[in-house]
Amino acid sequence: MYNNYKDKLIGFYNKDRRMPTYTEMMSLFGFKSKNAVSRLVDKFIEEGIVSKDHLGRLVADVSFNSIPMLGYVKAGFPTDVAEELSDTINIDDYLINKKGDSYMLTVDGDSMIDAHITDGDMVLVEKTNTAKDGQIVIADVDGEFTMKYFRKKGDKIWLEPANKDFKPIHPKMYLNITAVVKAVIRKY
Amino acid sequence: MYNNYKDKLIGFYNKDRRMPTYTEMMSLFGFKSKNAVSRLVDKFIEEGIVSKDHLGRLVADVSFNSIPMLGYVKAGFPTDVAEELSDTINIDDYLINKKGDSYMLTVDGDSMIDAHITDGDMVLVEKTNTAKDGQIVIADVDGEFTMKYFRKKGDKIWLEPANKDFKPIHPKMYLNITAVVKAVIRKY
DNA sequence: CTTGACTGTGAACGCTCGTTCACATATACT
DNA sequence: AGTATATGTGAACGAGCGTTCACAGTCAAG
Repeated sequence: MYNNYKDKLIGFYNKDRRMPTYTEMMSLFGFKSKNAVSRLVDKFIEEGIVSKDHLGRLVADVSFNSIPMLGYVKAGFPTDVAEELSDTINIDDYLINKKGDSYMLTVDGDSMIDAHITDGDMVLVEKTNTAKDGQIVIADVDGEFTMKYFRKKGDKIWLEPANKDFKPIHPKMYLNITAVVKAVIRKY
Repeated sequence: MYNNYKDKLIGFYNKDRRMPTYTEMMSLFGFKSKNAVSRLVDKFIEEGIVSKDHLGRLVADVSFNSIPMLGYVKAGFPTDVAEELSDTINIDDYLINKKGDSYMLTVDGDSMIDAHITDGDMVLVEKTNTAKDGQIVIADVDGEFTMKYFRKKGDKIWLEPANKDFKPIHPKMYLNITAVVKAVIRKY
């Protein structure tokens, strides 16, 4: 019914990264009165598409930043996506826990190929000095940075590649963990 | 110098997903006058941290939604990240081209394992009816949905798994492309 | 046709916005 | 000490905000 208006609203939001004012919505929707906008906004609020904060300003619903989650590949695409939506997610929110400590790195080399991280992939890492046995980490071993599995048995720590052509790395001097890998992102 | 203020500003933005008003910034920064805020905002604008739109409203710089890109793993972490930043990216913008036609699917099975897409990975797909030879697609073959390499030689089209345990799929009745895989996302 | 529910117009209102004064205080330089 | 610069306070201002009137046109139900 009002999907046309909603699309225009989302379009504005994606372009300007903020909600429009009522005056802006007048021209956006083609109204000549702010009251028409006001009534439309009330409908949006009822439907949960938008809400208002304590200042009366419009706040975009999470769906403005999200993309639909459709379940498993085998299930395929529902004929009417809108009716089948199991969920929507915001990729940023989904991946990033600690905003200030998150960084992206490009993977160089195939030493983690058996973990299905290939040359050129992007990894999202979170800065930290500690890791658990089995986590994939970025570490500084004797002055060289590398990405490997972190291994810890008792008080012995070392790094292990996920590629049988490479050998485990036992630190000669030191092994400092710089970050742990939280996600892998590959773009085609 | 003003990084403390900047952090608070970014904190507010991440929480409320909008820029604060000058009055809100007064309590946010601990000022008792809007003029102090006004002068601070002018500095922010000079530094390019924020800008103003045609209504005088504050607009967040792209960096508010972005996370730092640090180059290659081997380069490791610069001691002072702020000075070494080659770039920042917004994961959403980086991955998503057509907002309305993008969906997330969870991968089921290991038929694309040799393309380093494993069971449980998430794939970001874009709806389309056409694909080029070699692209990874979601397709409906004779009534069953699957994710495979799309192959096309001349006017012959079929699907190929990236797993030697599986055989190519030649359609008996039809092969309809539903979407192409644009990115793979794996979260640890 | 009459009635009532919608939907849009146009104008008015109070409120908060961002801006801009004059003035006070602190810090640094001569 | 004296002066300039930076930084904060407090008050005032016009402008645009979101809200809310009264009123006109449209459409479906009775």
